[in-house]
Amino acid sequence: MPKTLPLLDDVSPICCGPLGNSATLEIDDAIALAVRLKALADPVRLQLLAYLLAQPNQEACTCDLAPVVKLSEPTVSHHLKKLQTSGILTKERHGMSVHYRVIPEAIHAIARTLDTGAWAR
Amino acid sequence: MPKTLPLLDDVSPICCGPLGNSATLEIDDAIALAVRLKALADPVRLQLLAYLLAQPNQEACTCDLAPVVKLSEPTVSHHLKKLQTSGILTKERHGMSVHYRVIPEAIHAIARTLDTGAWAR
DNA sequence: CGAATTCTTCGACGTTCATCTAATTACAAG
DNA sequence: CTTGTAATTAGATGAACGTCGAAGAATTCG
Repeated sequence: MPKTLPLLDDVSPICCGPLGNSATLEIDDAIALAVRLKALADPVRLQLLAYLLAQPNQEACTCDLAPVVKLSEPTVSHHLKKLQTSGILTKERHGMSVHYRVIPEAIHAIARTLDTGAWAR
Repeated sequence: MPKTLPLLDDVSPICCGPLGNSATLEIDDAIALAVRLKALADPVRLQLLAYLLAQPNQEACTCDLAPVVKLSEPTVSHHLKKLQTSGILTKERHGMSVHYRVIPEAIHAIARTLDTGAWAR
């Protein structure tokens, strides 16, 4: 019976919690990091992030993003939601449209965790 | 019709290829990075890596790793294979047992790609 | 209010994935 | 060559994922 990944709300903020000093990674910390990596580990989501990062304010709305990845709006909405609930994007309504914006620190935090091997201590 | 992820052999080495200068991430580069992130985006594999990183030579054999994550040996073998074919681990036979070892540069390369936003340019 | 636009939710479908047990291969030592 | 140990492969099963079209909010404007 596979242990299912929790929603981000059930997990520590931004990245990877306190991280004990045991030789092996605690299962909960592993899950917390895996949830964030999983949010990034999709070609469509990476392309969406790439497009957003290339924008002046690193933001755009759904209707602009759908053509970029050549997928239906519901599908793009689904991906954006995943990125948002993983803490990688923010979501803001402006009139009729919704603006998603990159949180660079979130990506940096994940990168740093990997790079320093902090998740393994 | 979902575009399926290719095996690592079909994709650029270590990380993310030439990366053009377009504003949007090319689909192939996105896939290449996604394949590697996906290999990391699993709690069990993160735990396995954590254990390996904590070992003197950052290596261990399958039979030692199975108890660490409390899963069957075939399952662990499956995860190790995924990490190996993604270029994150090396595999070496020594008599009856097989030693897996971490390639730290592989992890660093992924982290750096994320951190610098290089995959988005 | 009613119509138009943007976005999300819902329900369905096929694919991918993690896991197990059982069978198979690879190697070492009697 | 046979036995024993380590590791993988094969096949099956259930969960999670990506995708779509259709239907349902939310907001603006006439």
